[in-house]
Amino acid sequence: MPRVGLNQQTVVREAARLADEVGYQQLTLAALASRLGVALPSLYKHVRGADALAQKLSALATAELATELTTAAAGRAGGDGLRAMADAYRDYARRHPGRYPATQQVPDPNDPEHVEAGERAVGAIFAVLRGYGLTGDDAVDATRALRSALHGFVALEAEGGFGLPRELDRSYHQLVASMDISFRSWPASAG
Amino acid sequence: MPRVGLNQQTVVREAARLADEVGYQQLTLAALASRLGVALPSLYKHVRGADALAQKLSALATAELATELTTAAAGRAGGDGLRAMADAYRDYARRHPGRYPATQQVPDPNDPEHVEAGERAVGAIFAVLRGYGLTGDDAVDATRALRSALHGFVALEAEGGFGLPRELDRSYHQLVASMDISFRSWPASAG
DNA sequence: CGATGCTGGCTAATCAGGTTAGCTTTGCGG
DNA sequence: CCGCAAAGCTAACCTGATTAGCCAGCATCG
Repeated sequence: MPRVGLNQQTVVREAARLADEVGYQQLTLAALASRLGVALPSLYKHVRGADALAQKLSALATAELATELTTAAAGRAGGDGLRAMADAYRDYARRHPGRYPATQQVPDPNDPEHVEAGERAVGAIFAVLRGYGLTGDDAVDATRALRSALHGFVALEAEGGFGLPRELDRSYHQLVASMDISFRSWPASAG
Repeated sequence: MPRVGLNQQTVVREAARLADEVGYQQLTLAALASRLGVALPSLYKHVRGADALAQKLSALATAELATELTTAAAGRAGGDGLRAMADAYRDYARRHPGRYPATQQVPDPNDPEHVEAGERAVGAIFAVLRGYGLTGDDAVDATRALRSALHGFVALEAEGGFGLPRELDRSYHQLVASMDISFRSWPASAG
């Protein structure tokens, strides 16, 4: 019996592919093992278990998303940057329906790459908002608002929570446009 | 052995309580059965299985949320109505951390009460937006935007996705205030 | 070239949770 | 008081996760 020759990266990458095909909830060690051509317990030579796999998958997906957000925003200012980033965000979620939910897991403090990926993602958003002149508490609030809006839309869309699938593009663009207006006049209330 | 005397309502209600205590993901037929003082298979006399229980729980939670949203918005117009509804939304999610995720499940077309609850919840949002003069496509887009923002924030907050828990109230109020501004000037872009 | 040892992969066994089948018995309606 | 619908039970099985302990491929070193 020749060895399959797995390592942690192989396993996590295949998990990402499998998750995109069958869904994040249906990603199972059993399915992953059979996909890789090994018995289930063999996976434990490469990942500590199901929780650890989910964490590594989260690190992978978060890093990918961070890179795409950064790339999209690069060289674009203000509303252009915001729209480009928002489109990249939704695009990623739709191209990778199994990986996207993993990006919402809080980074594991014990995994430097995971932490770094999370910081890079938030940093990309922060950078766009700096283009609106937002800093300090305002930038924190605005970042949270933007993350909420983008994640909320994408999550509801993925669940089919919006009734008819038609016109979702228009609704999304309106949402992003309304965030653009908000950021121009932030803070929104005298607080 | 006297009978415990369960029925579907008892079971679903206890499931809701249990979910709030241990978390939606940790809600398990095994835990529910032991909590109710019966053997696990006995639950099948009242619910078809785990999926059906989740669906009934979703109907219950959605109905509760719809009622609270409607009550909060009653008698308040414009920004007042929006703020009251947004506060009620986040309040519900925080008071019922196990039920809230259930509200995101798409209503089961075969369960009229579930469908009605979903319509009532969306209707409450729609009504508030009518106070801004939004109708037709604009109201659809704005409803989606508001749902996205509220759900996104609440979901990220529940996950601990926002780093430090401090100042979340301020960030939420800013988010709602920015939505208020957006709705006043909807549509946000010339499209 | 052959011994050695690391380690990837395996089988077996256990545990938790869900589901089905089929039996028992409560307790209400007549 | 009797009959029977249904509430609850036990037993059995399935999937998935996990742990323990064995075996063999293969790279390295003498």
